[in-house]
Formats: sequence, structure tokens, C-alpha cells
Amino acid sequence: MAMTAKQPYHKGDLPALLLQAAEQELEENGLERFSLRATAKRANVSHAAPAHHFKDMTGLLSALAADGYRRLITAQEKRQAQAGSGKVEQFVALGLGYIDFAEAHPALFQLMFASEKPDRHHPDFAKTSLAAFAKLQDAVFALYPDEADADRRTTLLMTSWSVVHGLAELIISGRAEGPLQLSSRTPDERDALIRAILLRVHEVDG
Amino acid sequence: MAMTAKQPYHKGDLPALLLQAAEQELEENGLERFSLRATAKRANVSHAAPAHHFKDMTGLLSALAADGYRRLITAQEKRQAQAGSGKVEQFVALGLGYIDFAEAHPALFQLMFASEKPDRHHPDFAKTSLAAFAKLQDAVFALYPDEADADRRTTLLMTSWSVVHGLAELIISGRAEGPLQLSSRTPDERDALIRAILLRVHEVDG
DNA sequence: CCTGTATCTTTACATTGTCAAGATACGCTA
DNA sequence: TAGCGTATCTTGACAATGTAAAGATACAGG
Repeated sequence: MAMTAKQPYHKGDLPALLLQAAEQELEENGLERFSLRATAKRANVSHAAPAHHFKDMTGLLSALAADGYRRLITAQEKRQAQAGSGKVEQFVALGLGYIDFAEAHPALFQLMFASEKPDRHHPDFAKTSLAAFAKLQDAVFALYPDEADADRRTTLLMTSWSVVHGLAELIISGRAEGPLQLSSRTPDERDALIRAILLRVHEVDG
Repeated sequence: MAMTAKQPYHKGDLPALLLQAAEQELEENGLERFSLRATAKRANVSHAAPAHHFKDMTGLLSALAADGYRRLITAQEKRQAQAGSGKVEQFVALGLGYIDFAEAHPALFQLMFASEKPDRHHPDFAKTSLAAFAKLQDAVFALYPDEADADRRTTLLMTSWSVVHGLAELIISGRAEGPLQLSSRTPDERDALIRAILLRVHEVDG
């Protein structure tokens, strides 16, 4: 007796479904109001279901952040494919993809770069974040093939990273809107503006 | 009867005490683990006491962030007083003070720039944050007294802000330590390195 | 003195993350 | 194919959190 009863347990790829639900929650409520129970509810599972696939809230957010780094790289590669093959153009494309990603997924970006909720030693997080960094490093070093001084190359790398990252943070926090008015510009104008900012760091012809 | 009873109510400047306790909580536990009740407990008051002075958790953190902007300016002015009177030196000093503050109070810095917990329309927050921005703007514009193009001046301003802010974020999140090794350098080396990064943006002689 | 208001405490409630225990589904073996 | 062990999911419970309401205390002004 008492068959039929409750709904059968969930079927399908629950981990993937949870990641998707978590990202939607993140985009709708922001990182600081993110709730694990709300994520489970959105995925139509009980509040304790996520623990069986991702140990913790930390586990879930670490996996989500790792996925974010892969998609960051994807966004950059998309820009690079559209850009010219020159080293300067490739560097600019990398920066534009960085900003593209931050604007498209602000909360995920914050999770990846400005949060202690994910675990940076999580294998996937460490691997993907390092890959994104390596990509930027290669592009910057390529701009200075004759530079022998390692310290100077590092300075140039960190300067570049600082501008892109700082600009991304200022944009998604709304602090760049007043001065730059990005929202009332055409895509081409926007790209040109960001390009000018990015190239300000390097001794190249815009 | 039943006198003596419980401890008498708290005496003194409770708002100030709460702000102080909140900042200590912030530094010890980080922004994401900040707790209003723990703050009240640290100040030896009941968990509902803060509500009478700062309406919300938002109210308390808005006031704390506003205080942070004042102290950011103070840190910058301290550097400016130690620096030469030239416009370039004054700009560098402003940036060094920015980094100084971020390193000294990482969680507070995150609260001020990368959090939605405080209310940016809070009078004190709006006023002090605008003052800090104006200070940077003046210093950057002073570097280009002959620049007539307003768009170009704005670009230079936002580029400068992006580098300083991005570098600060990368430092306090631990991402700059690997490449720059700031922790194993003397104060002078550190300043020189940051100076080189900041001046990379401008066409001036380091 | 005494009454009203500001300050602080106590109590209560909904929500959160995590843990433990129970229920169900599924694969593997015999 | 039958049974059993394990993985998966649910339910229930717990402590901690922010906030609101109501009670207690201090204090100032008439």
C-alpha cells in the first residue's frame, strides 16, 4: 500500500543541473545573497541533495568557478578568432574577452576573483585558473620578444593584468559608467575605448 | 526589589564602539563571514542593540564603509606629505596610499568597492566615496594640463584608476604574490615596483 | 516628581548550511 | 533472476543568522 506515493527520485545529470541552477541563482541574486537551499529548490531536489555530488557549498561553488574560468578562456578565444593575427591585436582581443565575460556574468566573475567561498586548491579551480593566467602571460610576453629582463617582463604582465582586471571590476560595480558611459555607446565605440585603455600600458601604436 | 539584577545598560558612545567592533570582526573573519550578532557580542551588547543606531546591517556597514573612504584619503595624504611636490610624485603617492590602505584593511576595502552590502546612496557613503574619486581625478588631470580633449582625459583617468584598483585587488586576493613577490621585498623595493607599474600608464619619465 | 522618549534587552520567527538517519533506486554477483 | 550492497535522494533536526515586536530601563524636560 501507499505506493505511487511521492515523486520518484530525480533522474538525469544532477550535478550539471545543479551547476546550472547555481549560476542562475548567482545571476539573479548576486554572490552575497547566494543560497544553497534556493539552488536545490530551483533544481527540484531536496535541500540536502547537492551534498552528495559536491560535498559543501564550497564544493559546488569551486566547481562553478572552475567552469567559469573555462568559459572566460572561451570568451577570449572568440575575440581572438575575430581579431587580426598580430600580437597587439591578439593581446587586445584577450582583454576584450576578459571584459566581455565580466559584463556578461558579473556575479560569476566576482566568485572567481573576489570571493573566498570557493576553494582555490580545488583541483579543477587551480587548473583552470592557472590556464587563464598562462594565456594572458603568453600574450603579454609575446609583445616583448626581445626583453631579457625577467623582472621587467613580470612588471609588464602585472600592469596589463591590473588594467584589465581593474577595469572589469570598475565596470561591473557600476563605477565606470559615470565617466565612460559605456552603456550609451555602440559596440564599436565601446571596443575602441577599451582598446585605448588597454594599449595605454604598452609602447605600441594604437 | 530584585535590584542589582542584570548588568546596567551600556554607557558611552555605542555607535563608535560598534563601528570599531565591526571592523575588528571584518578583519578577523573577512567580509563574507561577517556577522552582526558577533559584532554586538564583541561590543558587549545584545544582538538587537545595533538596530537602534544603525537601522540595518546595511546601515552599519554603510557607515563603516564611509569611514573607510575617509581613512583611504588619509592614507593617501600621508603618502603625499612624504612625497615631492611635483605632479608626478603626487600622483604616485596617491596610488601608493591606495595600495597601502588596501593591504592594511583588505576586508574593509572589499566592503567599500566590491560589495553590495552597504548602500551607496547612504549620504555619508556617497559623499566620502565621491571625495576620494575627486582626489584621484584632480591628480590625474594635473598630469595633463594642456589636454583639451575631455574624452581623452577621461580615458587617462579611468586607465589610472583601473591600474591602481586592479593591482590592489590582485594583491589582496593573493594573486600578485606569485609574480611580484611583494612580501619578500623591502619597503623601498616595493614602492619602486608599484611606482613603475603606476607610471607605465603615463608618458612621463620614471 | 512624573511623564514621555530614547536606549537597550528579551523573545520570537523565518531562513540558512550542515549533519545524521531513513528511504529508494540501481548494479553486481551468484 | 533474485538478493544484496552501494550510491543517490529525502526527511528531520540543529545551531547560527538577521530582523521585528514587545518589554525593561535610563534619562530629560516640564
